[in-house]
Amino acid sequence: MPAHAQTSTAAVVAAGRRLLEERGMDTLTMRDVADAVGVRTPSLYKRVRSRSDLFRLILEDVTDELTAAIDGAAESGDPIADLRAVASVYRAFAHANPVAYTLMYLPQAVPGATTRYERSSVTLLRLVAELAGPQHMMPAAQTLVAWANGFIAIELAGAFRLGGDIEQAWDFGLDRVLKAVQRGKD
Amino acid sequence: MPAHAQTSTAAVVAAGRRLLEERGMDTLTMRDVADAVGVRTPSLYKRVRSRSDLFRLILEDVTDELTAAIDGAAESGDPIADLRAVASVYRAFAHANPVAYTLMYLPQAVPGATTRYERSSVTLLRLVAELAGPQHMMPAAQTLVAWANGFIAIELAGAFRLGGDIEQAWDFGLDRVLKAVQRGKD
DNA sequence: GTCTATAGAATGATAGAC
DNA sequence: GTCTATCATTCTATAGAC
Repeated sequence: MPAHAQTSTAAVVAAGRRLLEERGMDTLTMRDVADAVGVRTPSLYKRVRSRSDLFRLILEDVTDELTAAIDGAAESGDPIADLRAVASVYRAFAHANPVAYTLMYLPQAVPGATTRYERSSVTLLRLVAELAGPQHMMPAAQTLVAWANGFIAIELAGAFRLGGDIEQAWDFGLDRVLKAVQRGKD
Repeated sequence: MPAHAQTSTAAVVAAGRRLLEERGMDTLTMRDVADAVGVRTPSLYKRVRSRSDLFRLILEDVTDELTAAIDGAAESGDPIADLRAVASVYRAFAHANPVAYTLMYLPQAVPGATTRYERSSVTLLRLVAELAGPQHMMPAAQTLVAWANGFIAIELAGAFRLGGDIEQAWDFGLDRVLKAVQRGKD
C-alpha cells in the first residue's frame, strides 16, 4: 500500500458490512461508507469497482466467516451432537448478522456474487450422511437446512406472531427434525 | 365512481401487483404503475396515498388470496391429508407470486402493513392440534411452517445448489416433518 | 379526475487538479 | 490517493390549470 493511503479495501469492506447491518441494503450509500472510513466518496472507487462490487466483497467476507464457524463447531464425533452444535452456531451467526444472512439467500440481489455455499456444506453433508445414511443424504440435508433457514428467517422478520416460546420452539423443532431424518425411520 | 374515471384503485393495485412480480420491489416505480393503467403519474395519488400505501394494499390483496386458498384446501377431515394439501397450496402460491410471498415475511419492508397472518393460521393451528395434540400445538405448527417457508425460500432463491431432486426433497421433507410432529413421538 | 409543470431531493459515478 | 466539482439520472410528491 502506497504512502498516502488513508484507507484500504479491507477497511471499506468492514465499514460496508457494519453499515449494511445498521441501515439495510438499499439505504446503504457510498457516501455513508466514505464517511465511515474518513474519505470522500470518489476515493472509494480506488478500492472497489462499483457499489455492487462492494456488496460482492462483503458477502464473500461474511460467507468465509460463517464457513469457518460451522467447521469449528463439528468436533465431537457424534453426528447428532455435531449437528446440534452446527445449527446453534448457524443461528447465532444469523442473529449477529441478520441483514447479511438474509442476503446470502438472495444471490440475485448481488450481481456477480459467487456464493461459497458449497464449501460450507461439506461439513453438513458429512454429518447428515452419518445420521441419515448415504442414500438419504441429500433430501435429509435439504430438510434440515430448510427447517433451520425457515425458522431463522421467520424469527428475524419478527413474524412468529402466533405466539409461544421461541426457544422452546427451536429446541422442539431441532429435536424432532433430527429424529425425523435419522436412518431407519422410513 | 365519477364519470371521468380512467382507472380505479383496484386497477392500480392489480397493476402494481403484476409489476411487483416482474420488476421487484425497489425497482417498481409509480411511473411504471401509471403507464400500466394508462394514466400519468400524478393521477395515481387520487387512488393511493403514497407508494408505501400501494404496497400495503398489494400485500392485503395477496394475503387475502392466500388465506382463501389455504382454507379451501383443508376439506378431507384427515389432518395428515389436509396438512399435505395445505402445504402444497402454499408452495404453489409462492411459486405463482414469488416476490409478494417473500414480502409477506418481511413486514418491516412495508410500513403500516397489517399482516393478516393470524387469520390464515387458524386453519393451520386446528389441523396441527389434531395431529400433534394440543400441548404441542404451537411448537409443532412453528416447526412445520419453518420447514415449509425455509424450503420455499431456498427454492425461490435458486439456492439448492447442493444438487439433488427438488421434488423428491419436498416429498421426503414433508413426510418426515409431518411424522416428526405427530402425537406420541416424544 | 386528469393533466402539465415542477419542486425537491437523493444517488452513483467520473474528470481532472493537486 | 484524495480531493473538489459536477454530471446525469431517477424518483416521490404537490400545485394549479382544465
